[in-house]
Amino acid sequence: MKRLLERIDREILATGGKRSRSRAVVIDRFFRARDHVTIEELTRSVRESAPGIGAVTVYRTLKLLERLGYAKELDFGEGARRYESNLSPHHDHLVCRQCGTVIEFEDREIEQLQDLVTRRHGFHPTAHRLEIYGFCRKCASGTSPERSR
Amino acid sequence: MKRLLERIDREILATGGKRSRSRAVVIDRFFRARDHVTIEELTRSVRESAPGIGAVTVYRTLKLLERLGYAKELDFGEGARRYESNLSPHHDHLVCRQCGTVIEFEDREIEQLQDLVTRRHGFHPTAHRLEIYGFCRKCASGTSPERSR
DNA sequence: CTGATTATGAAATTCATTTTCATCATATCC
DNA sequence: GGATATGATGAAAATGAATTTCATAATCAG
Ligand SMILES: [Zn+2]
Ligand SMILES: [Zn+2]
Ligand SMILES: [Zn+2]
Ligand SMILES: [Zn+2]
Repeated sequence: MKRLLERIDREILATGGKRSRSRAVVIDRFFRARDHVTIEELTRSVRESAPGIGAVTVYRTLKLLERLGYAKELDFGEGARRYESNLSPHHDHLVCRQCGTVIEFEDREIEQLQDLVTRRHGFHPTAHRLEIYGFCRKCASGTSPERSR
Repeated sequence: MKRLLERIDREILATGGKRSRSRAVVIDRFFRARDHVTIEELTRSVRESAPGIGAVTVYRTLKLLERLGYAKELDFGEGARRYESNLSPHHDHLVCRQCGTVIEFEDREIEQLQDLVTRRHGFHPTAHRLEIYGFCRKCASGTSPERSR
């Protein structure tokens, strides 16, 4: 973790940026946070340790992390974006419309079929998004319709 | 086409709505438009035959069509939504980041594997979105980097 | 027709995100 | 260590798509 932050700082310096205390807090909190956080959630978390930090800095820092390849932008159609760390391997998402739970999955076969599709159309893929919306086991069973966010 | 509009009007009446000239124009233009239109594009088209119609009515009419199951909302991450007719069978999209071209595809195998994934997690799917972003054949070849929208 | 209710357009509002700008912090050079 | 240049910050303003409000117009049932 410390090592990661140092590495990121080095990359920022290498690209003409400067270190900053605020940014360090945001980055630290981001990697410790549960995945798929909104800016608003992350800002709340950041302010627990550094109340002065503004949401704008959180926005900017996540854009920066995305540019460097450490964060990924998500959009589950909720109106606000979410971000997740890009350190773990690629995966797609099951999103529960009742309780908001997000289940990650990875399916080699689906990915391969996607490659086939693009090849068939002479299309050069750079990214894709696959999200399945519905109801998680708990919410579908109707026994405990939770609402976590 | 005429038949379709009449059918929609009947459904609107059945659910306590009223017919309206403006809405008829919007619906007609929507089904004649190329697929994956933005509200802005559709509004421009609508105004060719009825200059007085406001964008708000286009927004409202598409929400209505979506509620009735005749339209589908899309989001290719451009900031503005797009809509497509829901009369054709389900398909997913290849989206060119250079020229904006959208290629539709349908892959039974991928759909089946998605079902498998959800079943494996006890998840009850109601919808999904699969979009592959990249460069279409033309743009990837570098010979004619077009920009259509 | 009459009255009741829905639809409309313009303007106002909302809300996430981005931009602006004056100020602060950090790196670099002496 | 200090001076200087430049990046980073936060508050406020701006942006832009989408929604809501509200007075007015259109449509429907009786
Ligand atoms: Zn759930
Ligand atoms: Zn994830
Ligand atoms: Zn293209
Ligand atoms: Zn389509």
